[in-house]
Amino acid sequence: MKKRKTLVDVAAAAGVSKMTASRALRGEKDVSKESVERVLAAAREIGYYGNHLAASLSSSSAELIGVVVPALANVVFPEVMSGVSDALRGTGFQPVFGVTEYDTEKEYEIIRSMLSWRPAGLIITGLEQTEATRKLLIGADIPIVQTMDCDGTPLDACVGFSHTKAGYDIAMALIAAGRTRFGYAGSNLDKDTRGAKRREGFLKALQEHDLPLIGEVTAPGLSSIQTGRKLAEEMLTGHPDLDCIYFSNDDLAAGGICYCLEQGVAVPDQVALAGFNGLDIIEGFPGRIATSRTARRAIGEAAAGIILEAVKGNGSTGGQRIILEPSITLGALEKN
Amino acid sequence: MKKRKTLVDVAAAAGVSKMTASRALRGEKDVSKESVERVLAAAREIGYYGNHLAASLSSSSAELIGVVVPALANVVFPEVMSGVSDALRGTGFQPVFGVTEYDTEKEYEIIRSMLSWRPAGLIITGLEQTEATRKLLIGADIPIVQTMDCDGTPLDACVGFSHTKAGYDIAMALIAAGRTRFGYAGSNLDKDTRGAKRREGFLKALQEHDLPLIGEVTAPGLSSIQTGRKLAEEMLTGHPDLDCIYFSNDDLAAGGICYCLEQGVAVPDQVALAGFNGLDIIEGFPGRIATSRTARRAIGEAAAGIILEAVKGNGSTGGQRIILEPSITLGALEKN
DNA sequence: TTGAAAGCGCTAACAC
DNA sequence: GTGTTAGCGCTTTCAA
Repeated sequence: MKKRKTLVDVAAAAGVSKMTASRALRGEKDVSKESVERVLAAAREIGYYGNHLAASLSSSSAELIGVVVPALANVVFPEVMSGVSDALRGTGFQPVFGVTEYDTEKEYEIIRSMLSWRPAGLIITGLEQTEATRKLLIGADIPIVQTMDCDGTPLDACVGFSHTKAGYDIAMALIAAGRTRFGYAGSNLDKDTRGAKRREGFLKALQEHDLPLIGEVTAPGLSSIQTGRKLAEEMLTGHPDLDCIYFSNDDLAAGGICYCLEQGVAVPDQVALAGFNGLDIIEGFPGRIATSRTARRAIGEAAAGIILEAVKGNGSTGGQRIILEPSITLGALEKN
Repeated sequence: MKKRKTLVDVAAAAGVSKMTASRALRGEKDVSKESVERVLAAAREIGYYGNHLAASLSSSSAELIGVVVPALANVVFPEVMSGVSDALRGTGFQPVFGVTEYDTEKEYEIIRSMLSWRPAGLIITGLEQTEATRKLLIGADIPIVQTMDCDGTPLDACVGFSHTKAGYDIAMALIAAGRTRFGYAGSNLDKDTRGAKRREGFLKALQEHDLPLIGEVTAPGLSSIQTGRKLAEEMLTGHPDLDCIYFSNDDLAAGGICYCLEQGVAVPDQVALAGFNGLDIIEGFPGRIATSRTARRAIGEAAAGIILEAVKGNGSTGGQRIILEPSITLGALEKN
């Protein structure tokens, strides 16, 4: 098994020319049934599996779709990736994933690296990229879909929703449910621009109701249960009079629940907790939190759909914008 | 921005030959400082970013490492992927991920497709592949690391642990903690061979202690909180006299906790719950479960490390076997 | 230190 | 229907 089998080997084994083998393997018409059979049999026989590098180079387009997400630690992004995978299944296109860790420099490098594989399209997270990255993307001249966020001007197509509105909406819902003494707990806000937008929207709603933000605690680094627990502790120690804490996402909120359960803080009777994303694992836990359930899987599917459409069509997404708003649930705060 | 920039464009802009540009860009020695500077400047100027397809085809080896996992829905696999990503950072190698959905046919197709990109190495999950897949892998003649599992004979290198032993060990720990009336709840057992192995090990320990398995409930399809809840309900309705339920993983166990909390079943006083994986999100919840905490991130890192070592060395992994055993925690059952 | 020629394995565009 | 001729954009090899 030294040398890799090539098309020439298949052709030789099938007794046809390289070209006929190529056509047969790709299922082109205008190849005699007999040739097709012989080629396919020969390929199977010698264990041939093609070389995408050569094929893509030759046809100057790879059947790859690049998908760039900020993190894998947050369940949301693997779910977006799943959505993309599902939508791509059976199309011949393969997703290639990259992780930026919320670092714009790394994002630039990853996108650059992906482009050098000549993908048919790119799905990236969020609307905020550095100027250099934008240039790269525009110059690539392939369909690009920005996901998750719709607060701003997309480079090309986009699928997502307004985080500002999401923050605003849940604040309104919490206020409508009778909460008035709010605290905000967030992490990674310098890098997580979408989390920052939700905070903005949240504060705007409070302002409109002349409600003060009583406490605010933040932590650097990625969100996690541990961080959420610490933030909850800090918040409730400093401001025991709160009746609602808004966490920048459900991971943090989950930590908040843990803390409250441990300390015997009644949720939501004494203090309501609100998060963002609608993680499966949190629904159904005691002292259910309020949250905005995002349609991340559907977002991934829609993004892949746009790219496929563009690739099969005239190569343009037409600057489509698909809004998939999160749905708010108030958890145990729900009046029924 | 019509035509993509090529090496020739860079060379022209820098006033050198294609070859000198190529060498400068790749940081080869024996290129004059002056040439290097001019080429780099030219490349930046015209926004050049290379073509991996051509480079890899030409050098007949791509700086890609394929990573095949069964699912993204289970947090464990994204964590393995993270580990791989981390280990690969800055090495010039890029991970390419594929998802099989626990389907061996799909696994074959994905591996085939990956191989056709001529990756430098492959990281795949588990030791069970179809004969066709094994042939493909062996014929590929690149370093291959099988992860997560070590119960059996690896094709090449492997990183993981024995699931049989993991099931056995936690059973022993639960027995030592005084539990005697066991039930088993699993899902996806026909496809999740590792889950099936844990069950085996678990039953073996019971047998050794002459303890019967009092109840067993199973469900098809991927594990989820919902499924776990249903299984718990089914189990406790049918066998209210159990004092311990072993779930095939923590996702299911989490559903079990939800059910018990809702129904007022005391965990672990009335019935202890045990799972597998050691998910962050579960630790710290009330009625903490027992679990085997797997080192999946480290597994990903180690797997990538083996590949890198092989690629930089003589191309062989030397059939390394790295065992990273899970650590058992009994949660609230812990005697302190 | 640099350059010219010859591919890598495939497919597009033409012949036949 | 099938084969031939050129490349795709790089890197390897060898010569200068």
